[in-house]
Amino acid sequence: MEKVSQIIHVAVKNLFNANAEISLSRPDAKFGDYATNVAMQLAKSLGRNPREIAGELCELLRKNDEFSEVEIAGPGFINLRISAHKIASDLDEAFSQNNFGENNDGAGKTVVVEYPSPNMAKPYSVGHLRSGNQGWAARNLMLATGWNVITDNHLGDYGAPFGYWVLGFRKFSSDEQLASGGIYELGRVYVAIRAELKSEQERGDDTLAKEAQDWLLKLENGDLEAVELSEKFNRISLEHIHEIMGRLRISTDYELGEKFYVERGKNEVAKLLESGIAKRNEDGSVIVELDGFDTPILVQKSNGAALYATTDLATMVYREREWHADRAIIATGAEQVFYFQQLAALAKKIGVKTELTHLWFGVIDQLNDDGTREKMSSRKGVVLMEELLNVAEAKARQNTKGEKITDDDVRKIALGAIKFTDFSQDRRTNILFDWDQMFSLTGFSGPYVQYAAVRVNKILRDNADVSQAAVGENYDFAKEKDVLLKLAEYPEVVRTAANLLEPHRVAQYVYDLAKVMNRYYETTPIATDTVSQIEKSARLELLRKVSYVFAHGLQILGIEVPERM
RNA sequence: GCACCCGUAGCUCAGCGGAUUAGAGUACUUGGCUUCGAACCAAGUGGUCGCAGGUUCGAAUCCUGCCGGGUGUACCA
Repeated sequence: MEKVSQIIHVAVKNLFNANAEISLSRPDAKFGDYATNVAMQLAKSLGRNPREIAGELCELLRKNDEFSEVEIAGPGFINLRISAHKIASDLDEAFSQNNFGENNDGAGKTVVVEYPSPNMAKPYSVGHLRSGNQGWAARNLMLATGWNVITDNHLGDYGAPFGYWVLGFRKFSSDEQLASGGIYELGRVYVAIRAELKSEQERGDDTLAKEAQDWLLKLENGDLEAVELSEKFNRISLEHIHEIMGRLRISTDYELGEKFYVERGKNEVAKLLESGIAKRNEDGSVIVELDGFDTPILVQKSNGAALYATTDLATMVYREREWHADRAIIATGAEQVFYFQQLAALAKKIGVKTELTHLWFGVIDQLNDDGTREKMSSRKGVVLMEELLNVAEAKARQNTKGEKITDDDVRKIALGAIKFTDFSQDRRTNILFDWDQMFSLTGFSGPYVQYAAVRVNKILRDNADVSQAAVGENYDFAKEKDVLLKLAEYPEVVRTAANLLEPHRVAQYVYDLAKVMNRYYETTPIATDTVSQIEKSARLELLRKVSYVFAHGLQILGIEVPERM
C-alpha cells in the first residue's frame, strides 16, 4: 500500500506540483482494489473541477505498470486495480526486508511506558486488567515503530493506603493471619478499615482518619515501626503482583513506585516554592495555579505529607533527567483524565520537555439486576484477577474436546480470550464485564484468530519437507487475491495503531485476516494431492506470510499462538 | 453549576467526511464434516445511526442547541 501511495504522490507532484497526503481506502471489491479521493481534496486548492483533476491523474497512472485498471468514478474518486500476481511480488519484496509491518517512525527517540501500576493495598483485581493490556500493547506498538522503549511499573506502594493498612492490621488482624492469608488478608483488613472510616466520617468524627494520616507521616519521617510495617506489607503484595503479571505474561524493566519518589517530590516542591511557581496556603498545603484550570493542582498536603501530584512531579523530572525520555505514556483509567491534564500543564509550566501522553481507558462496568450498568467497585464486589484467570483456563480446557493440548497452550487460549476482549473495542469505550463475553471463544475473539493461525501453522508443519518449485510467472494468484490484499494492509495498520495508540485496530485487522484466511481455506486446497507443484509452492509461501503476520499482530496484543487447540 | 466521555441492529461493539444495500460478533432460522483441523464456512431475519437545526458537491462522521447516561471537579490514586 505504501508503494501505491508513493506512486500517486509522485504523480500528483509531477502533474500539479502539489504535496498531497494520499489516503488509500479499500472500497467494495466491485469498484476496485484501492481507491483514493486526492482529486477531490486537490480541487479546492487548485480551484479546478475534481473530475478533471482525476482524469489527468488517471491518464498518468495508466502508464504505470503497477496498475491493471485505473478508473474515475462518482464525483472524482480514482479506483485502482492491481493484478494479484503483482501484489504477490510486491509482498515478496516487502518481506525480503526484515520485520514486515514495522517501521522506524520513532528512531532515535525514547519513550517511557507506564503500566500496570496496581494499588498494592488490595489483591490484583480486574480493575487493573486494562492498564496491563493497554500498556503492554502500547509498549509493543512503540517497539514496532522503532522507539527506544523503557517500561516502568509505577507501583501504588505509598500514600493513604499505607495508613489504612496499619490501622486495619492492628485492629482486625495478626501476624499469624497475615502469614496464612497473605495479600488476601491485607485486602480484607483494607476493606474493613475503609468501612470503619466511612462510618466514622458519617458520624462527623475524624479520629481514625487522622491516625491513618499520622502513620503516613511517620513513614515519611523514617519511623522504624512504620518502615518495618511498610516493608512487610509491600513484600507480600509485590510477590502477589509478580505472580499475576507472570500469569498475564507481562513485565516491566523498572518498578519505581511512588515511594521511590517521595523525597524527590518534596525537594521539587521546595524548589517550586523558592522560585515562586508554587505557593503555600495558610493551612500548610502547597498548590500550583495553572492557566486554564479553575482548580489548582495540590502538590503537598497540609500536614506536609506527599500525595500523588508530589510523586508524579518527581517522576516526570526523573524520567527526563535520568532516562532522557522524549515521551511518557501512562496507562490509567478515565477517572484520571482531568488530573493528567493538570499534570501535563504543570509539566509544561516547570519546563519539563518530555511529552506526556495519558493513555486512558474506559471503566469496567458490571450489570445490575435491573439491567442498568454501573462501574465495578469494591462495594459491589470486584472480580479478582486470580479468579478471572482460573475461570478462563477452565473454560479453555473444557473446550479442547479430543485434542491433547498442553497446559501452556490452555493458558495461551485463556489469555487470548481475555485480552482480545479488551481490544475488541476502542480503549476509551467503557467495557461491560460479562463472564460469557469475556471468555468468548468464537466469532470476534482471540481464540478465533488463534485457531486460524494454528491451522495455518499445522499445514506448514505437515508440509515442511515439500520441495519448493520456482513460482515466478507460472501462477497468477487469482484465488489468493483477497488474502494478498489483506496482508498488504498490515504495515499501515501498525503505523496508525501506534500513532493513535489504538491497539483495537490491530485486533480488528488480525480478525479480518483470519476471516479472509478461513474463507480461502474453505474453498481452495493448499497442499492436498490434487494440487500441482507450482500451486503448492505458491500457496505454502503465502501461508508462511500469513503465519508471520498472525504471530506478529497477536504479539502486539500480548497474545501468543498455541501449538494446538 | 462547569469540564470531559458516550448515546449506531434484541444485546455487546466497530465505522468518525466520501460512493445506489450503515458493518461485525452474539442471539434467532437454515444449509455444509468419507477431501490439508467444523473453536470453521455459506445463506437469511434484524437499524428513522438519541432529537432538532446548520456547514458541505457529499454528514452516523464536522458545528450549535436540546434530551438521556457515565466520569471528574485540591489534601484517594
